[in-house]
Amino acid sequence: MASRHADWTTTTLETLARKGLRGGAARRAVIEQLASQGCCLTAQEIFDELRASNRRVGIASVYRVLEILSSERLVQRIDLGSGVSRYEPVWPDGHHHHLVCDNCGQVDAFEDTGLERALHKVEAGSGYTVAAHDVVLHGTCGRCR
Amino acid sequence: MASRHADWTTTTLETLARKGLRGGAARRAVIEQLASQGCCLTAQEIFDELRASNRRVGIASVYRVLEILSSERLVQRIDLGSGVSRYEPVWPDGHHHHLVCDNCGQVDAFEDTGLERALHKVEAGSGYTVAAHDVVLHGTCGRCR
DNA sequence: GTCAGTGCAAAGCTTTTGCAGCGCG
DNA sequence: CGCGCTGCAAAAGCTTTGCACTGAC
Repeated sequence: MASRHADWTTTTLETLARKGLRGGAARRAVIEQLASQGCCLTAQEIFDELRASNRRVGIASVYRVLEILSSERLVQRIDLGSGVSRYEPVWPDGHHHHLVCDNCGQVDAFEDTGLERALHKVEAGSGYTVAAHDVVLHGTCGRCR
Repeated sequence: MASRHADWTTTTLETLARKGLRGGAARRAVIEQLASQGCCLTAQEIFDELRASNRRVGIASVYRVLEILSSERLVQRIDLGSGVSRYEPVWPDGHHHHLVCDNCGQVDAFEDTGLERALHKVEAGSGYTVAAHDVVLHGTCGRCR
C-alpha cells in the first residue's frame, strides 16, 4: 500500500510503452501528478501544479494525456456536476465514490461494499454490459451544517 | 399516474407563483416541454423543440428557467459524462437513475429499491446531510454488443 | 406604472484542434 | 532520422451575463 502510487505509475508507463507510445516530458509529469494526489483532480489543477513546479507544459498536453489514460482505463473521468471534468487514477484494488458539499465545494471519498453489491445486481439485470459506474452524493458537509 | 405530468406542471407553476415569480411565455413553454418529455433533456434539445413548434424563445431563457427550477428542486440537473448538462422533472413519487451506452449514446432509465436502500445506508453514515444522489452506469447496450 | 421576464448578442469557460518544431526510441 | 509528442494559439462548444424592451400583475 505504501508503494501503491509507485505501482500505478510503473504500470501506467509500462502499459503505454507496450502500446508503442512514447514517454515525453509532459506525459510523465501528468502521470506523476495524478499518482501523487490520488483523488479527483481537474485538468486545470494538474496544469497549475505543474506550472508551479516550473515545468513548461501546455494545458493541451494535459488534456491529451488524460484522454489517452482514460481510453486505456488507467484513469477514470468523473463528473461531480459543476461542469468541470475530474480525473483520478484507477487503482488495481477496488474503487471509491464521492460526496460533494454543495455549499463549500468540499469533496470526500467513501467506499461501501453493500453499495457495490447493489450496483452489481442492477448491472447484471440491466441488459447492458456495464464497464463503469459513478455514484455522486450531493449535500451539506458537517462543517457547513 | 395518467395525470402525473399535469400534476407536476401545476405544482411547478404554483410553487413559482408562491415565490412571487411571474409566469412569462418562455417559462411556461420550458415547463411544458419538460413535463411532456419527462426524461433527461439538454437545454439545446428543449430549445430546438420549442423553436420547431414556432415559439420564439431565446436559449438564454431556457437556461434561466432551468436554473430557477433546479434551485427550487423542481428539476434535477444530471450529468452523464458527455460534458453537457441534462435536466428532468422531479416527480413527487420516487426517482430513477441512468444507463448510458458509451458506443451509441443511448440512455435508459432504471429504478431499484435495493440500490436506494444501499444508498440511504451510506448516506446515513456519511457525516453529510445528503440532499440528492446520482448514479450513472456506463457500458454497452444490447443493440451495440 | 413598475419591475420581473425575455430575446439577442457578446462574453466567459472548459475542452479540442491546427501547426511548426523538438526529441524519444 | 522518422514520426510521435509538445507548447502555443486559435477555434469550438456549452453556459452565463449585459442590455434594452416587452408584458404580467
